[in-house]
Amino acid sequence: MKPQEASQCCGPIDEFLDAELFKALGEPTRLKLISCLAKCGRACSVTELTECCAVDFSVVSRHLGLLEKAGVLTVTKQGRTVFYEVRYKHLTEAFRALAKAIEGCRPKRGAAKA
Amino acid sequence: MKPQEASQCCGPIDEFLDAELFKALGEPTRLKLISCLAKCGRACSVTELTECCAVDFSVVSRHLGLLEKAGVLTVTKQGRTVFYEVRYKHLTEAFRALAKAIEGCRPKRGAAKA
DNA sequence: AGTAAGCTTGCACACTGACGCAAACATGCA
DNA sequence: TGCATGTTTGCGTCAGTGTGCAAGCTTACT
Repeated sequence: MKPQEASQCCGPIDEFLDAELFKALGEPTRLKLISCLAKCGRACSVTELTECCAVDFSVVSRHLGLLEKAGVLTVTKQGRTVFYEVRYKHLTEAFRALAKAIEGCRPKRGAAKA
Repeated sequence: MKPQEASQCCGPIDEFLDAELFKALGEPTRLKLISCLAKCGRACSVTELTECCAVDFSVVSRHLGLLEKAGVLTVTKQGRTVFYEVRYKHLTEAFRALAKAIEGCRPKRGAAKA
């Protein structure tokens, strides 16, 4: 199959190649925030999370908002405090599905040429 | 655990949160190239891949180089033609490992509070 | 009402990166 | 050697985005 043809047919992999998700993950400060949250294993406030990276408050707030929009975190408000938490299940399933889709594209040895 | 403490300890998840990889994947044109390559299931030349996306071939060349550097593709040269192919195994394992690491951070119900 | 804590938003700035064009480079063929 | 094919690289442009500061907003407390 030619790439031009392949690009027009929608394979199972397209569903999991989410540009927004990867873009959200492709920034060091955001990765640090995710790492912190994951290692904490609980919901954390913006103020708490600001202490773990060397940028301004407002920047952390924006990053967290973006990560929530990308489906990486969930947000809950409690009084004037905003808590963010990793969407463990969602992310785990998303990466497993992606791995499976990639694996499925891999040509098997000895397979008939389509 | 506080985020500030968590940020300083190196958990199993840090190993798999590769900013370079995610950054490479976080661009629509590059995702399209990967999708094409994966669905083709074989190595493709730069010229072939240029036909599947609406940008100049010099741009495609740069994208492919970047994806190779990020560990997404492998490159082989045959005469004056350059072939790129998806690193199926490598990517599959990377995403599975990431999924497992995230899952491992998830607090279990009824677990003792550390 | 007044004040403080927690967070978001507007603004300006610097930097990155995607892009197209043209030139250069490498290889194959006549 | 001369030319065509396939790819990379240099350069200028332009949009996007990460950042800090300051102001504004919401909630809690006195």
